Amino acid sequence: MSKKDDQALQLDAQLCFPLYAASNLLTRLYRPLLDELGLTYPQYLVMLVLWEQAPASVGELSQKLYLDSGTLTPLLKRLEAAGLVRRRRSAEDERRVEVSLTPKGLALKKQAQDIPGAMGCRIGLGAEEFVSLRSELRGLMHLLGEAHAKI
Amino acid sequence: MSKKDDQALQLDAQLCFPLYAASNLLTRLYRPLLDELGLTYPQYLVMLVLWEQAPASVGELSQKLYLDSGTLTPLLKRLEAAGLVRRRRSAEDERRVEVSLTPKGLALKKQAQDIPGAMGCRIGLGAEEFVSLRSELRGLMHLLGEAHAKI
DNA sequence: GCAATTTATATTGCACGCAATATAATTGTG
DNA sequence: CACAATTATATTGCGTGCAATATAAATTGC
Repeated sequence: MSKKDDQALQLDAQLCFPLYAASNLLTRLYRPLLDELGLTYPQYLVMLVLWEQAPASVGELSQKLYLDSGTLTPLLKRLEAAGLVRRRRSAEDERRVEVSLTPKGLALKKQAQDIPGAMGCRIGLGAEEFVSLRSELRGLMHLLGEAHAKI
Repeated sequence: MSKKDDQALQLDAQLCFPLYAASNLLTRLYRPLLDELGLTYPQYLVMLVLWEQAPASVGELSQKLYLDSGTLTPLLKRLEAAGLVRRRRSAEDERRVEVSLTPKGLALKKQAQDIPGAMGCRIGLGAEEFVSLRSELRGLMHLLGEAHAKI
């Protein structure tokens, strides 16, 4: 096993690890703010989608958030139990489940308004780095989508 | 609620989401390769650390990987059950648990040699973008560490 | 028009991640 | 040296993520 081989397996040589660790840390940083809304981080993502476009089917949520029904179904049931969303079978296609906002779910948007700003402030990332990093991550997402399709 | 407020809550405006989604997708992409080694992705990260520096205490692993004992303890027990690592209380400080590699755990490093290259190939990210993105993510990690310390 | 296939969601099982708490060993303080 | 405070790890509980499988509705092929 040469030195070069060793280097490839070093934690610091990986791209995956800072991605994984930053994602975990960022989610942790959201928690105190989201606790006030009674949401977890993935629940917050679902609400972001619904605040933009409700109703949405489970499949639409799945496609936008890259999560499958095994994750979304129980998550949506918890949002429903919290009184934030409704779930009902589509009339046209009985396979589909349409998720819509309750008045309480819509009202929660007001409480969420300050979260992006507060998080941006807490992180302290400059506007340019913010846009640049987001852009690079979108590029990576595109490549990962292609790579995943090849399997 | 103004249009500008709405925009701040759009999924596409977030930095957190592509980070979260890319991390999930990348972990999913690792799975078929790691399955051959019988490792999950976080178990792979632990092995990366140990292949560089064994033995390591739970606390050292925790610090390097940004994971707490609630995650590491059961994970290490599974690695131990798989015969890849040993766990034993430190002689000098009985609070600490030293994690070391078994011969089987060390031998697994050979099988892992090709993983970084194979993943790089699958993703198809250019060397420059790879280094650039990794560098930006490290910068973000630094900021997130500071932000987390302030809470 | 009906059987085979495809599609949409649900269920099951397992391994995280992490907050909160518990336990035990060490260190600091008088 | 006793004893409070700190430190290292373990445990508990809950909510993901996701592969594998199940179920039921819609679509396709003949």
